[in-house]
Amino acid sequence: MEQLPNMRLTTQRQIILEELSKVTSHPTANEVYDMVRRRLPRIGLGTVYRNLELMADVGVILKLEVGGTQKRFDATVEPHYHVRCSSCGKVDDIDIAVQEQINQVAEKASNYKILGHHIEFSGICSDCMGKNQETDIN
Amino acid sequence: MEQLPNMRLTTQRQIILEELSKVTSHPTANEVYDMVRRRLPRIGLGTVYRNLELMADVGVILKLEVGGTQKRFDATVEPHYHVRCSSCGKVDDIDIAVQEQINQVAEKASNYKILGHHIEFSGICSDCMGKNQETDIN
DNA sequence: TAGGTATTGATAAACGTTATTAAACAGCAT
DNA sequence: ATGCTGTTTAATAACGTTTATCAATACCTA
Repeated sequence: MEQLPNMRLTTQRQIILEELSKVTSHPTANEVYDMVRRRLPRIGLGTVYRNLELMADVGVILKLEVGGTQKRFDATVEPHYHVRCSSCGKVDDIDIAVQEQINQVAEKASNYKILGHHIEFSGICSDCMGKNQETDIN
Repeated sequence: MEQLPNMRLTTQRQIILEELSKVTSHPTANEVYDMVRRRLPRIGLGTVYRNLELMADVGVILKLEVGGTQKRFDATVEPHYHVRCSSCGKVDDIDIAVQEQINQVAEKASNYKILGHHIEFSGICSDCMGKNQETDIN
């Protein structure tokens, strides 16, 4: 899983990281693929998956396993929380203080060795708010 | 998505709900399928998926979209938090107070209409703690 | 009992992700 | 430069989970 030695900084890896860093959204592997493909039309989807996974393992990027079916990736590795729009599925950062102390609370309340936590809010983004004013929401 | 009228309480639905209610784990659809199949050997996997989805829509059960590849289901619908073992993937409840006030904090810090939140802790369960004492952890 | 709707089981299809593989490539020592 | 060695790639196949399709069946109402 972790191999720092002999890990090359290839053009593909560089551009994947660059493109991911450009956006504040939290793109899926497929979305990253689309972004990267504009600059490297011959890149394979497998390469994108492989390297996103690799970078997440090494800790250069963050792999989010949030609601919805796809994994999402984030160039910001500092701990922070997320909101997911229940309507369109988009994920944004939420800039509120990280509750580090609840890890200890959770550890006391369980017999797990707690390593960390993540908070995912669910809501309706302003875009969908406008569109689906009176429409069904889910 | 939501159809309360003309929704029949079939044997299949009854047993799916019964079996899910029996366990405190948070089984995947496949695990529910296995449990139910012991009592209804001819039930189809599709039926299990369809009805778990349906019950979650109606609100009888909870669909958890936690880390890992599969969705998990929970007969306890009252809001509560979860821990996921990073080693074996199992999900348990964490019995700590639900932080309802952070929804408002989050709403102020974003332009989402916040509907709710979920906290997922990650850690190592006692089982894996024993086994992989000095082993790699992921 | 007959007619209409809801539901089922079986199967196929869709979707996201991971594994496989031959070819291309980078670095290094001759 | 040339060849050696290991890494990475693109393409493709395989995989696991979930959803859709559909004919057959079960249930409800009259």
